[in-house]
Amino acid sequence: MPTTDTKTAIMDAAQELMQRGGANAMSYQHISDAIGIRKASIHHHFPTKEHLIEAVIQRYATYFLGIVDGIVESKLDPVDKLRKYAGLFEATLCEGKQDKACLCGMLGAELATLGSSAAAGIRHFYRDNEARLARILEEGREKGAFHFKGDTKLVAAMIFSLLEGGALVVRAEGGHKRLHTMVEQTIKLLQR
Amino acid sequence: MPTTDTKTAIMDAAQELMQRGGANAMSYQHISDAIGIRKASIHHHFPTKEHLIEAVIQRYATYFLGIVDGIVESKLDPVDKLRKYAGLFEATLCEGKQDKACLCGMLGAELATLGSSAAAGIRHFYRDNEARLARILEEGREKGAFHFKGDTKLVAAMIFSLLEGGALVVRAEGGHKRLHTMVEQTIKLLQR
DNA sequence: AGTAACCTACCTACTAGTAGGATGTGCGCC
DNA sequence: GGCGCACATCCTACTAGTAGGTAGGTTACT
Repeated sequence: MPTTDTKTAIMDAAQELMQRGGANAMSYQHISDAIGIRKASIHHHFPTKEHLIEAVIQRYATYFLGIVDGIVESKLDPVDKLRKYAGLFEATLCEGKQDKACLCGMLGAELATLGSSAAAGIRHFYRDNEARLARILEEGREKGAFHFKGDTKLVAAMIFSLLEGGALVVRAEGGHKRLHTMVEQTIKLLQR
Repeated sequence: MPTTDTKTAIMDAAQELMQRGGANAMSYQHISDAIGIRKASIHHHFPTKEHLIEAVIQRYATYFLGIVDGIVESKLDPVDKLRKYAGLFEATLCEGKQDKACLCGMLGAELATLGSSAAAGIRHFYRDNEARLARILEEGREKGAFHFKGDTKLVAAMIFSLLEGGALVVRAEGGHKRLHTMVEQTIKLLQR
């Protein structure tokens, strides 16, 4: 299936570029150079840049949330579920040539310059992730693994922001190891 | 002093554009349109875009950290210091036509596409903010306002990432009010 | 006279996107 | 089986618009 392969290659290159420098730093020419296909051919698969961005967000969200659901529904200890969830963000930073952040964190910064349906996709991604995190925290509280005051959903939103922000911030200094220590510190706050 | 005024107006417009859509969404033409000056005249004050970005980062960092130092050295209760510090991020979201995030949070996403000295300025900003936060937390711990396990510096890094990430994430949904509730929730975790 | 500020007019490079042609590849039809 | 049609893929070659940046002139203040 050479059709799908090219389309996938385009999306892979686009995603890589966006995770490293944002949507505005990704151009059809860059993709063209990266995978050895003519610029016009990319337009054949994705008529406009907005279509391409939308498709990449969609694919990313589906893939990411699929893994997250696997973690949520696993038999792991809630604390380890949280560790594994945070590990997804840490792993992204190590991937490939390094310094890739979460796609939707990157695009969150450029939200105002994005099309409305791309923005909607990102909003959805945020909501879905916070909901999953809330489930992990809820379960952890019930089982006595977490002890904290306040609303589970708020703590979920807090941790999500911390991970998205952390993935961006630690690229300046410390990298994935630093993000990891921040996650462990956060878990300490939730346990006592 | 008409000289300084124009220079300031350019920096103001540039900062506004960057806080809303990032450095790549800011162009000399946009600034030109915004403040009614010719594109070439901007080059008279800031020869290259990199110079402009650097200058804006520098000014922002100095201004922001000045306020932060005022908070750190004030006679406020440590918990209120933290509230006031977080309030700076919340206030940015409300400013002007709304949905402006912290400049250095925005540029953190585009770090890879920035010049080396702009990147150094951002790194510095992160470090300085975390250091100030750590002082607030340390003081709070000594005075018995905060009770948490683990390293103060790590918690500082955690809160900073939370605020930078939160400022980006809540623009998609909830806005400054949502960030505020997240901050209050975080304080709860530190007090128990 | 010198200089800072600002202008018009221009340059090159790159952006997203289009037109239209070449090459295939599968499918019904005789 | 061979023929031709339709469609997908990918190409070369182009467009208009915008990016950052420059050359060189005008104005005005010191």
